[in-house]
Amino acid sequence: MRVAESACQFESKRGKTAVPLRSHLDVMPVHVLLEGTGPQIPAHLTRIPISLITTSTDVTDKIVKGKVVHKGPLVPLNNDSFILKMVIQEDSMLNSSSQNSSVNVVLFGSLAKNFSQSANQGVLRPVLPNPRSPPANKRRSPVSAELSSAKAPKYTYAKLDSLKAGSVVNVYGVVVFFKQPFKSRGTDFCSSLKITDHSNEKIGCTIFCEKLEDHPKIFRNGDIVRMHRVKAQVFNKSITLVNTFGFSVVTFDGVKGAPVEPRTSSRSFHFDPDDQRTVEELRSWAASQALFASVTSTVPLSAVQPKAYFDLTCQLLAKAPVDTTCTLLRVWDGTRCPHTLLKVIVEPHVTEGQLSFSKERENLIADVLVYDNHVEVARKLKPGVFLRIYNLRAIAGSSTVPGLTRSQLQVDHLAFHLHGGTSYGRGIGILPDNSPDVQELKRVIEAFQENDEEALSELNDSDLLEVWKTPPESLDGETLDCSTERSCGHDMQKVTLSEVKRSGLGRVHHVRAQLKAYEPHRLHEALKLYCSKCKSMQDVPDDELLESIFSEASKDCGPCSPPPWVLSGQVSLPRHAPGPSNRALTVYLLTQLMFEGKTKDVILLMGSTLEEMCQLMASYQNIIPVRASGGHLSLFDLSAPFLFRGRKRYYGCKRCSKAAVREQSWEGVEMIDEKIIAEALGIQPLQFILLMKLELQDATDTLDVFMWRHAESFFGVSAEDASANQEAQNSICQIMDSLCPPGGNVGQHPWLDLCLMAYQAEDDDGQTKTCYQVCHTTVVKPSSE
DNA sequence: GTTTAGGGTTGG
Repeated sequence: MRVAESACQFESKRGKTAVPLRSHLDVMPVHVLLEGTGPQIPAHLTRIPISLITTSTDVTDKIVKGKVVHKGPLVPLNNDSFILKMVIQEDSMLNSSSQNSSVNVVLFGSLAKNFSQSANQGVLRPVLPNPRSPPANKRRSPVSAELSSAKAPKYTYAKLDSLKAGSVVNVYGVVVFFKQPFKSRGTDFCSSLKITDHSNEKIGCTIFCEKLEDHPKIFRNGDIVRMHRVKAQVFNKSITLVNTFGFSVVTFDGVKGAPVEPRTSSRSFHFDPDDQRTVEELRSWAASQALFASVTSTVPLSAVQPKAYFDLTCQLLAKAPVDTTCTLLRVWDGTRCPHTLLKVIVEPHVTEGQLSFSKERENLIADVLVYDNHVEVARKLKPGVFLRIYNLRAIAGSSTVPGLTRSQLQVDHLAFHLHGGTSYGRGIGILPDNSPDVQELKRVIEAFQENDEEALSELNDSDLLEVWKTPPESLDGETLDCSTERSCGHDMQKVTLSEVKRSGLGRVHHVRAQLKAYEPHRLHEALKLYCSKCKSMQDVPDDELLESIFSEASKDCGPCSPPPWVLSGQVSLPRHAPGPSNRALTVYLLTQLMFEGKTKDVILLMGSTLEEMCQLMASYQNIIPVRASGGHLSLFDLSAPFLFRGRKRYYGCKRCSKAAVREQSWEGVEMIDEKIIAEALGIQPLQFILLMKLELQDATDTLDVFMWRHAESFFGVSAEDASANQEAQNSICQIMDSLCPPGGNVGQHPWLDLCLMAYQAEDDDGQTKTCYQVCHTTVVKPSSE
């Protein structure tokens, strides 16, 4: 049957609604008529009994009238439209013959949507004409005044021990296990839960929904769920429930005596006194049962036991990505953990939320590392949000954690890990502000915050005393020209170096100091190669070492059978090149690139000296040094650069690379650069960095700080450029000379405004000590003074 | 009217 340009009327809770509709269109508005006004059915329509409708009936300008005995779910279609099926049954008084008294009706688009929202099963009075032909019948449709007074039908709920495979049912249950929704491999998030009821049957449920808000809002075991339209299936010889079309779920707190407040994202849902009673009965029953002798339980930080798994209800204060598989969540619950807490060091500029806290507050903050699948969930969290972290693990003892330092060791500190996966319900759940647990948490936190402020004001008094003792030139006063400026945007007071040394757990400090000394003085010693994967650092090999590697390798350039995807050839060195005249070197060209006219983009070069290699750089964009090893083409040992590109040399990490000459498709590659080549060769590239130790001085003390991560922005020069470019090198040297003039009096050195970050690191003896790094600071160029 | 997952910890 086609539903087309027509009108549909029905009674709703708000009154009578007339929905003009047009087939396949969603543009018609809904008109809500006041109670008591009659349905306005166009005069040309004629009512016919449903029993007379056949597939060959001409239903032009005909209407039917009846009660909605089935209202299907609103089903979204791909094109943002909807479809809804209903069954209309004719009033029995008009249809004494019992045959064919009902008809299936399919609604489309906004009509389906409006119908779904406004109409209840049993109270609907639709009219179904066909508008295709012009009005023919002038007879007024016999709209009856007596509307159906049938009540909305009650939902029936299946007991969990009576589920039949294949049936679609509604159920109530007490949650005995649950996982927070997690991303499935398909299109949806998946919730996994297990419920039980008076029958004591425990039934696993799997809920797939694309939207998180449509998932059951379960916060703890004992919560009560009511699910509509779940399908019983057999899996592993047990009945399980899976959501099916029209699924909806409402969750209630399982605490006996608590208000029965439904948690749901459904815009409207059925709830009557019977539901109220069911929830209360389940609560009472559950309270008398040992339903979940749970492995984990909600524990405040003050009661955390090392090695234990537990659920933590807390507030998120700040977060920071540590690496791609790990994110740091800084949380608190207002209680103090009796164990020393491990502090993870991250850079301030990647931190979201408050960067530093008073010492008192810092003692209450737990650093939680969340891994793998939880990283994506953590990404969406905003500082301030209340969380429950499920199946968190507290681990005591020395732990190596990812972070700024290469191996940061904090002995006997308690670390919190949310390991990857969802086993045992592992996950992060957001608690709504109105949940009783959050209300309770807020009370504890607010009490602390008052104390915190008192403590802070005391601290400020002592700071003031310190100020009096400090010589004026090292304080805020902006009376001095500074050669550096901060770009961090932290809003904090400057402190003296002696205060920095005393401030223990503080993370970021602003200081004004002079550069007393620094090392190394020779720039090439400050240049290092750093592996972002294994965090190792090494010196850049000097030319002497490279020359010997090349000369050693040139002895291995005997006969070699190249792979089929290269063409071997000879290349002559430029005439002015030193060394044996007319010396020709073996090169290998990549046939695929030759076909694309990019012959000179990449070549493999065999048997050259370092100097010859450099000569050839004028003619080729990328040269990969190779040698013959056992008659096969192979790469150099990674002590040497794997690639020469312009004046730059690129190195790979010996530990993290699986280097080999192998075929690679260059199709679609716009620009062949060091990254693409490293990837093609299975090389983990090393990054050039600058590393210096600076000795700072102010009126109160001296302090050694490192310049590393932020060295490039400090100097305005990239370390990679500094590795190859004389101009970049000069720039760095000139800056250091101006900040710390050779031979001068330290008192006359320029003052520097610096942002320092403190972190824990292990020294050579395995001792943990506090180190400092210059961050978010740049040199003020002379031109801008 | 499709798919996803189908509880059960070791590990940064």
